[in-house]
Amino acid sequence: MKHRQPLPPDMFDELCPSSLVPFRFGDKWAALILRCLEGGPRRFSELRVPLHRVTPKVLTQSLRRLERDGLVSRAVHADPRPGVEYALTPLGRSMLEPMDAACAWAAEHWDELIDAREQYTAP
Amino acid sequence: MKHRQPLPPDMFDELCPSSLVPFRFGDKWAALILRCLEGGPRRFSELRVPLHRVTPKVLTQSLRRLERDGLVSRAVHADPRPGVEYALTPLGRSMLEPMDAACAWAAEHWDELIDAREQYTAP
DNA sequence: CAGAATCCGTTTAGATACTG
DNA sequence: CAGTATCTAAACGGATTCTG
Repeated sequence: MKHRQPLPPDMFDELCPSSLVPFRFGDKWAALILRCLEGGPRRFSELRVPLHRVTPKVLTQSLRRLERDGLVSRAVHADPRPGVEYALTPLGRSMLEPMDAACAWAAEHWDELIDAREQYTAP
Repeated sequence: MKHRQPLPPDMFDELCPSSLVPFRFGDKWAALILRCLEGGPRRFSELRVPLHRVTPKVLTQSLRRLERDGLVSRAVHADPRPGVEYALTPLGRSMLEPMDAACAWAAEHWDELIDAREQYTAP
């Protein structure tokens, strides 16, 4: 009872937007950044505290990518005090849900993944 | 009404397994491969049909990574006909759910993401 | 404050050709 | 059938230093 269902001739026609999945969910710091912005707009220097393990250059790169894809907005302020504020756009906020699902899965199966890696020996 | 909640001092302590998210969900072909295996075990040559846009080398690389992390099993057969069969492990199958959520999000917001990109102009 | 400049190393992808 | 070999290229991340 194998090979029950036939496969489509081209998986890309079937699930084309799935190319966005590795692209957006593959960003190494995106999940962390989005979560930092969940509670409201933050300045660059504010983000650097919880993300102090990310160098400013890399943090900027990630923010730029998120901005480019419309997930995060960037606003330069001068009024209260000069600074730049990043915030989630509605689109960015909508991504929190599938991202949470992914994080929950990762947290739940963390041990299994680590174990599998340790037991694995290259062919 | 900004900056409502204070941010943690280190986001990595809060959400450490989230580093697995970009790692596993960032694999460019993983989503497609997992879906091809959803209906049962498949041979390498069977996978090459729906994934004909992926070169055999890259397909092998992706399969190896999935195998290493315990998401896919690899079995060499000789009985009915010689061949190698790939199948989802229970762990791999458990990843379909968050992956589906991610794919659904990507499909739903595909247009917005594309639009945002086109409108974006580098700083 | 919010980054940019520079340099570097690793990881992945892709094309092409070939093999036990 | 199920890959491997080789080469190329790009993307990404990281460390360090510097600046409007």
